[in-house]
Amino acid sequence: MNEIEKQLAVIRQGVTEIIPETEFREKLKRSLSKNQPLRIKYGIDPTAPELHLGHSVPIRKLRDFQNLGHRVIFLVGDFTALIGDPTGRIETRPILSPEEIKQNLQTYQEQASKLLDLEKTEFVLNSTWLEKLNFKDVIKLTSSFTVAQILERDDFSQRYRNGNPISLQEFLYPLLQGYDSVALKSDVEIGATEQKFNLLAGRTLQEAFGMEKQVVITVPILEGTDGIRKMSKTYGNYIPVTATAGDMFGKIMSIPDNLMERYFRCLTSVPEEGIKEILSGHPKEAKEQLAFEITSFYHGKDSGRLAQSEFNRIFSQKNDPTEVTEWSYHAADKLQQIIHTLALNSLIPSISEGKRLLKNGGIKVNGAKVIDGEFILEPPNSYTIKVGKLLFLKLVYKQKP
RNA sequence: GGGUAGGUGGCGGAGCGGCCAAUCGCACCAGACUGUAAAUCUGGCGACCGGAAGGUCUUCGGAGGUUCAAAUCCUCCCCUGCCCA
Repeated sequence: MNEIEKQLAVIRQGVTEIIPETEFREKLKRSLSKNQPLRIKYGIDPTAPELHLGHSVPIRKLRDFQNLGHRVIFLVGDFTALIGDPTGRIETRPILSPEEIKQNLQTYQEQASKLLDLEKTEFVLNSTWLEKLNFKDVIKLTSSFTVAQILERDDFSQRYRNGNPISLQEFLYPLLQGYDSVALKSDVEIGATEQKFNLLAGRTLQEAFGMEKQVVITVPILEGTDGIRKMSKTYGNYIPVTATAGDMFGKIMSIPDNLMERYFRCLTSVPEEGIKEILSGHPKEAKEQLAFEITSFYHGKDSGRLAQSEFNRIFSQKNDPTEVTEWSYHAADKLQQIIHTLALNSLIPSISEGKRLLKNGGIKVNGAKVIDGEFILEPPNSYTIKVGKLLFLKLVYKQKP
């Protein structure tokens, strides 16, 4: 197998589409013969500066490109964030200050460092060039598209059919994203399948600007922990790449069984045959394996193993975790009532919520459910408390300073 | 600009003067069960006081008004869909 085919095989793995593959092959060929790395673009909306496993799918692909010697351009869409991606109309986005942007950029770099080789990664902000466009330029961009084309985009047509509003500025989003590709002279752009239209807009505009068109690579959209909707912070079904080992492990254990295969494919390097074999075994063990693989990828094998044993300790054997956070309580009026103490420390959202929890048997003190009424903390005793499924803490008496 | 239908809790969507803190579904939380924080079943799901019974406060686009009483009626305003221009 020659080098081109070898690279192609690596890139093809796990992707949905390469549009068009022939052009991609040509680009690879040229890159190899001229010893000139391809410019691989990946863009992200900085409104929620938290990368999660859903983002990791395309980013892992970027890593493949880096390993093959290509150049990765990680674009933070600070300017386009002002418009908002049309997928889901929310209220006007707050305008980020330069400081906030700078800060966000840094957090991206930190998070991306878990997945990418930062030495080989270029971080860019699209405000750099989009801010300079004048109205004439914008009109030029719009002339490359017709309303019908834009409206054809799935989420637009759906919203239009359902009688949901579409604001005019949203029409501009794909154009701006496409112009990013012009400004960056990208050879390849990677995104999830839902981004296909936006990614293709880059091709249209590059052509309009007399450039060679980028190749579009789409990767699957990862379902979130609910197993239904795509992983997203807004749906609250996401697993951040910065999650602690324990948290990450537990969240993965909570995915529905039928999602395991997908997660193995998109989020681990376990080869195809390995996945088959694991999935043919006991589902609980398969899921533990999955959780271990992913957790270890981000936290190292030792932490992965620890997370696994803690998980079994807490949820299978129903023991307390080996380490419990300590909180102090004082002897003052209502503070001695357990619910008030918890509420005061923001460990439960409200007193009403705490009472509900208590009524449902969701509060345990020293291993026993608190059944009737308020539990009174008696100084100077210490208590091991479990609130709900996940919160363990030790309340220690402390005299008021 | 004209016509018309709407704006209700995280979302979808009932209610259309008192019994509404607001049916129901999804989501979420807890308990039971289990192979897991899966699935399933049960309960809960504005805040505050109370052990409880119960009470108080703030909510149905916004501002006023009518009424003993409004998410429900009236006035003005804001926002959105659709049709026509």
